[in-house]
Amino acid sequence: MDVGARLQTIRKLKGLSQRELAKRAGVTNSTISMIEKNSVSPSISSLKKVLSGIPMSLVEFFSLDLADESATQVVYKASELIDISSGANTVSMRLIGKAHPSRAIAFLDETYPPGSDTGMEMLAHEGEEAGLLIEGRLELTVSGETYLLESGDSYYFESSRPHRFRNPFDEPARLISATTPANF
Amino acid sequence: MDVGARLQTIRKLKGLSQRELAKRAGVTNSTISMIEKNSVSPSISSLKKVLSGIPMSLVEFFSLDLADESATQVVYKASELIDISSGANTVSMRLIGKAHPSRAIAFLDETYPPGSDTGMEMLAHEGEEAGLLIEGRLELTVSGETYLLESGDSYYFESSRPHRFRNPFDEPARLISATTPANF
DNA sequence: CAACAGCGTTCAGTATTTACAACAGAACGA
DNA sequence: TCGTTCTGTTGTAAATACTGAACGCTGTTG
Repeated sequence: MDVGARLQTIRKLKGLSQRELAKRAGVTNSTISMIEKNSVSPSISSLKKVLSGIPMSLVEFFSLDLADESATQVVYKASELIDISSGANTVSMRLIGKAHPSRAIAFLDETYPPGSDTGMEMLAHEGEEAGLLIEGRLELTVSGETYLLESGDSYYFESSRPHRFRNPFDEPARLISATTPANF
Repeated sequence: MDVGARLQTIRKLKGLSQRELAKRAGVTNSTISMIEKNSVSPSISSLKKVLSGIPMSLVEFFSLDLADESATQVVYKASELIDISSGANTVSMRLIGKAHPSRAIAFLDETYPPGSDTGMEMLAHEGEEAGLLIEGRLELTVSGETYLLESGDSYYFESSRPHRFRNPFDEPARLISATTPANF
């Protein structure tokens, strides 16, 4: 993440000079200069102060997508899905909509072989997620509670709640899931 | 925005001590301590380094909603899904996560019997949607282009593009879909 | 051609943040 | 009780970020 370039792009988008922004933000122009040239890594408080002159929140600043638009591909054949498995564990996670620049949904076709596990340490991230089990059986733990999912069962919870998926059975499980916002 | 309290909450949620997190992140425990006590305002680079030990992105960190984890229903048996079919046509649409107060995702298990259709007039609403065909074949039209989906195929597009689903075949089609924001 | 006003950059000094190491308190077992 | 090991806090020295005042550059105006 290039903080400097990001700030400069936003500043110019707003039609502000370094000095103008500095004045509004209550910092010096040299601070802006050095941040934009990445010759310093600003403190949270000073970046916040700088952004207040735009104005813009830290969330906005970091989540702003400066990429281009227009993904045209709509349909993805089964073979076109890209595998985003973490390598280490054996869970297969295939992402739908690879051509989409900034997706709002991470829509996955996941396969949990017997014995697979998303890991001891609980996952916890922003957003919400839902899923539906197509084949096999799967064990889901959310906030300490453990559930058994069978074919056709589904789930929905806030991603911030610590969670974990595990397949302790001897048949593979196939799960279709959606997470928003997308973390891939 | 209380950066310190936020970091501490996340760290404890992950079950890490200051020293453990410090070790993973490649910083010292005192750094963590002072950040959490708000006796310093960390630089972007050091906060990023700290978060890498969790791991968590800056976006996630700042946008994380630390609100309550109200113990709502997590798992829904196949029989618990609620049918939100529009009555008129024969497409069956079953919603996952009915107990969820204000959902971000509309996650549906849809069945298109032979001859069914979402309607002549194109659907078009805000947001994005994705889906994966589990069984059968289905015809999808987006922005005038018509695609044939077969079992295992998927799609992803902006909901604002006019779209229509149709099953002109003589076997039912089963589709798992996700739309955000939720329109139900 | 000055003189000026704007731009962004750079340098030296000051203020802040970070690392390292020591510290006090709590929990556990010998 | 003592020793060990964990927890988080804190003092001091080194590293880094920030300020204020330069600088060189460009375009405009008299």
